Amino acid sequence: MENKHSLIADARREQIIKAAIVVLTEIGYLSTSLSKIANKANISTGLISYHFSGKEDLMRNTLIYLVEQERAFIKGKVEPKQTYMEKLMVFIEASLAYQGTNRAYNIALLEIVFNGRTPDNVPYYLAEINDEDELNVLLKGILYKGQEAKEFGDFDPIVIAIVIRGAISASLSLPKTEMSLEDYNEKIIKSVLKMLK
Amino acid sequence: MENKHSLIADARREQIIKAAIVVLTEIGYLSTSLSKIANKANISTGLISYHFSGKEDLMRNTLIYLVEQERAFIKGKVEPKQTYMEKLMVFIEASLAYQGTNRAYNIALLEIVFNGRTPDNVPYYLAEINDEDELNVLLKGILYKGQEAKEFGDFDPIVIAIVIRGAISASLSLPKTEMSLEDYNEKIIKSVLKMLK
DNA sequence: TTTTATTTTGATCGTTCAATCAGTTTTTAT
DNA sequence: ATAAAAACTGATTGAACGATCAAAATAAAA
Repeated sequence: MENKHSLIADARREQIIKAAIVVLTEIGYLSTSLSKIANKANISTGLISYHFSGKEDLMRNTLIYLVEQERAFIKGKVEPKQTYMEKLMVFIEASLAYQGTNRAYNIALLEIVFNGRTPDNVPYYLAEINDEDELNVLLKGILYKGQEAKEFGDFDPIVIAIVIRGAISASLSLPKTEMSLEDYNEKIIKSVLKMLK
Repeated sequence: MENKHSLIADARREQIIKAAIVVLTEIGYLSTSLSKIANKANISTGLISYHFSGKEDLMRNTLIYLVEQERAFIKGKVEPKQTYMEKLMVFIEASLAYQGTNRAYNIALLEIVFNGRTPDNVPYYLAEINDEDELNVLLKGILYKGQEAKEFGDFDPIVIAIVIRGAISASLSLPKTEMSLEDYNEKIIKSVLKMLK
C-alpha cells in the first residue's frame, strides 16, 4: 500500500527530518516550532505540512528515523560476530561508540521520547513499546542464546538486559572530567561479565 | 537573607506546587500551562505569578520539592542501618519502593528534568548536577566506604553507582505483566552482589 | 477603629504557534 | 507542445499562552 515512492518527496522528507533533528538538539522540543525547522531547512513552513500531516507526524517520523539509524549501526557490528560473548561485548561497545559520536542524534531522540506521544496520547517514554524495541530484543536474544550455548551462567536475561541498557543510556551524562568513554566501556564490560557468571 | 517566611505564602506555594505536579503527571510538561495549574488549584492565574517569578521559577521549585521528597524518604531508610551491605540493599529497596508507590511524583520529576532548563538554558538532564545529586553522593559513599571496610571487593564506585541508579530508573517502565517490583528488586540485588565481589 | 501591608482577582496585551489555502512554479505524462 | 499532477510559497487565521496590572479583598499593625 505504501508504494507511493516519489524520490523527490522522499529526499525532501529526509531533509526536513534532518533539520528537525538539528533544531531539537539546539533548542529542545519545547522551543522547536515548524517555522524554525522550515527556516533551518531553507524551505517554507507550508512545505512541512505538505509532506507531513502535522507536527506530531513529523516528530513520530523523526523518532523512527533516529531509532533506525542506531539500530542499523549496532546490528551491523553485532551480526558478524560468532560467539554470544563477542556479540554481547560488541553490542555494548557499539552502543557506547554510537552515543559518543552521535550526540546530537541521541539528544534529539531523548527530546522526542520524553515529549512526543502516541496517537492514544501516551508519552513514548511510558509506552510499553520498549519490549518490542528491536535493540532490546537483540540484546535479550544474545543473553538467552548465550545461556543455552553454555557461554553464560545463570541469570534472568530480562533483568540483565535492563541493567545493561541503563548503563549505556547513562553514558550520555558521564562527567567527562572523571572518565573517558573507553574507560567506561572497559569497566562496564568488567562488571557485566561478573553478572553473567 | 531568606527569612521572609509568611506561613500563608508558604502554604500557598506548596498548594501551587502540588497542583503543578498533578497537572504535569496528567498531561505532560508540553501541555501544562499556568492557567491549567491555577484551575487545578482553584485560584486565579495571577496568583501564581505573585508567588513565583514565572513558569520557569515554578518548575524549578517543583523539581526541588520532588527531589527533596525522594531524598528524605530514602535517606531515612538507609541511615539507621549499620553495615554498608545493609545500607546498600535498603537503598535499592527503598528507591524501588518509592518509585512504585509515588508514580505520579516520578513522572512529574521526569517531565521537568527533560523539559526544564537552568538559567543558562541548559536542560536539566544534561546539566552536570547529577554528580552533586545527593542520592548519588549517598550511594557512592556507601560503595566507597564499604570497600574501605572490606565489606565489598574491588570495583569502581562511580561506575557501579551509575549502573545501580540506571537499574532503579528503569523500573518505571517495567513490563508489569512480566515481573513484579518484588521480583525485580530481588533479581537486581542478586546481580549487584555479583558485581561487588 | 484606622491605616498599612499583604494577598487575590480577572481582564487584557503582545507574542508565538500550527494549520490552512489560494495561487505559483516545477516536474511528469501524454 | 500541451495538459495534468506534484511540489512549493507565504500570507492569514484563530487559538493558547505567559505576563502584567489596576482594582478588590483580606489580614496585620497602629
